[in-house]
Amino acid sequence: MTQQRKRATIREVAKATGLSPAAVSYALRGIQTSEETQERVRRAAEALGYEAHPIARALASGRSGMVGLLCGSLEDLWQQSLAVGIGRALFARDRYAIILDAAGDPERELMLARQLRDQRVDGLIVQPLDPSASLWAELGESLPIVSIGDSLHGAHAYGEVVFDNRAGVTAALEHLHDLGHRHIAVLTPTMARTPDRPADVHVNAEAERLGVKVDVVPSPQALGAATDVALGVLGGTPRPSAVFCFSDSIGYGVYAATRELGLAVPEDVSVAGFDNHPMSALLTPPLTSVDWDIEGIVHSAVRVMIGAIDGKPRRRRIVCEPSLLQRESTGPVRSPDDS
Amino acid sequence: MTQQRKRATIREVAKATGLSPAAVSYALRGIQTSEETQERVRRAAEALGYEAHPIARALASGRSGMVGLLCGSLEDLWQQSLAVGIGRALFARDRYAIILDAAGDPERELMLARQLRDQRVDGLIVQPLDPSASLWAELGESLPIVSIGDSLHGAHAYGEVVFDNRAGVTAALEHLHDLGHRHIAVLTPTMARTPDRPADVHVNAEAERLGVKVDVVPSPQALGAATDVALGVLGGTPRPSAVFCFSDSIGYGVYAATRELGLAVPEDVSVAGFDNHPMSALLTPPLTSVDWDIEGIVHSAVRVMIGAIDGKPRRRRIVCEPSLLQRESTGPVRSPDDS
DNA sequence: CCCGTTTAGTGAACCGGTTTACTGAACCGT
DNA sequence: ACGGTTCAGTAAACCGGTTCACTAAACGGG
Repeated sequence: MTQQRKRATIREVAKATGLSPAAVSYALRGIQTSEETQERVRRAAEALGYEAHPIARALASGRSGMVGLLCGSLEDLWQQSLAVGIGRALFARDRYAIILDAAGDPERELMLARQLRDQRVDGLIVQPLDPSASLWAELGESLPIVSIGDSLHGAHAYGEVVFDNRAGVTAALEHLHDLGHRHIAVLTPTMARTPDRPADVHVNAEAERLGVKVDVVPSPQALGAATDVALGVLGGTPRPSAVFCFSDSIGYGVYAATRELGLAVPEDVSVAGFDNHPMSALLTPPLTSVDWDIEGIVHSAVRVMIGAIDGKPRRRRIVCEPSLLQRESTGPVRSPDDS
Repeated sequence: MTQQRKRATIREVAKATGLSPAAVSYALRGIQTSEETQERVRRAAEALGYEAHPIARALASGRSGMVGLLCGSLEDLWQQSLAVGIGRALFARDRYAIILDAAGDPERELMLARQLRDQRVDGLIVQPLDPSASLWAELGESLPIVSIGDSLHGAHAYGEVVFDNRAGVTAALEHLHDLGHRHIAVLTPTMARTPDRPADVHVNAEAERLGVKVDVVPSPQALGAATDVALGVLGGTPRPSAVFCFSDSIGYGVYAATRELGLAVPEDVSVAGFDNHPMSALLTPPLTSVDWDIEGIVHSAVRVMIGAIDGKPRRRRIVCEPSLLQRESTGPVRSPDDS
């Protein structure tokens, strides 16, 4: 073990100031003590290089200062951005994020969630793969949960930041429909394939309304794997004239597939994404995508979480509205196509 | 405050088994007790739903189980991947990563490092922006530090995973030289611009050896900002026939710039990257890049860190060798160009 | 059979803050 | 002058494990 240089404790500060440890504890938190004493204590603490031991504090106060962040699949670049953003935002508020990755596996997700509870995190922010799991209700009894993306079933989650997926789907499909596309492949992440997945439902409903044929195909988020799926979709006949991807990461895979197949975007096939990762604006051609204001999501999720930890009683539900960024990866259909 | 359902403590398990708390503590860790007792204790713990309180354990044992991970700039996609990978690897070994982002600012880096120490993390993994800061020596006295990328000055870091940058630079520049390029722009990250930055030194040395003219230009890692820098570099005259980027993220910015300027890659300008982010293989054209085996780096860094925490005495230095992945973003110069 | 060593387990101190219950003094209106 | 309230601060219990110093019993060699 590396030798840890011993650091000052609260009792030493107490001795130095002639106060009791309790008084020092109060003074440093600016309560229950006179201004004068607080100043004196602060000075002494400074002189001794005293910093409160967060672990001792956590044990005594029952708060760990840590928030678990459970991501569905960190292969996805957008989720990476989100995770990093949340970590940063929490740190700015004197909290720490423990970032875990369920890697697209719902079982793993539940396992990790349990582990986080056993770690006594103060709260849990989760992008649920399986929003219907009964575990959420159980966990919700012992710690505040904020979900991002999907609503957790049962009314137990403290807060949620949900996306108006229907609006996003509508915007994207209408856009493609307006361009004349009538046969569209929809690539949705493999994770969380519960039968009545809202996203899938929206896609089918919207397709029906618009009178377009959609092929819904599950795809992993990992870049290489998405490419393989896209190759299958674009290699078959009849070939869809457009692909709508439920994550930009998958869209990148589609780009790679089009190149491999010698197809031009958007001339031969239009591609639309979802999430608008910073990368997407830089691609050739820039990817049309449904944008979600990641900063806002991060901010909302963290604010709600901290409110929950601090015991604000009310449940919060925040709905994000999308905006479609039309870029150059979508264009009018060229040849009158099948169906 | 959400009501925390009270959980069983070690004393309750002790009461249930008729042993002392100490015996239970030992038994659950499989030491100092008979097989039989261990089994009995395990059973009782299970029945009571007992899980050791990690915070109490941390306070008593002096280990927090958390490792600080301080990244130079999480704008960089490769560093994101690295951070995520390390987080995952640590978790697999029952440790938690606190991921922080210095956002390219050396001052901020030192501030965060200090905060991590005050948080009593068990160790610190850092991709130093400013390897020469004297703070590292100071921190090194109270906790093990593993650096990734650059070697920390002073012999205090416990371990380091360094890249053979010279070899990487050589591979890239030789490749470009072989293709006939004699005027190459080199975009290096703005962060960590210490005067004698090894990377810059290598670039200049190698350029001299090969007889090529290099323009070394600092660039931010953020995708948009890198694009702006690239626009400046490629918009000027004489225009370099190739760009070598010290990070793939910057390379993506260069791609965007070439599109904006109507330049073809690699016909008008060759582009080479550094780090080989998964994305790079999917771009059009796929980006030639210097690859570093991220899995290996993650594994090494975590192994060394855990060794250090567990008190293995020896210092470890691991050197990563690069391999150049030639893809389609680099090609022969077209017109005989300047200098 | 005796003495020295393991083995299994105990009790109490300890890690370093926080919090509760309480006290003495000052302050208040009447 | 008096009971009631607020203010500043205290002593001790507490959070829930770990570890140190120690002991009784079992074991083993000569």
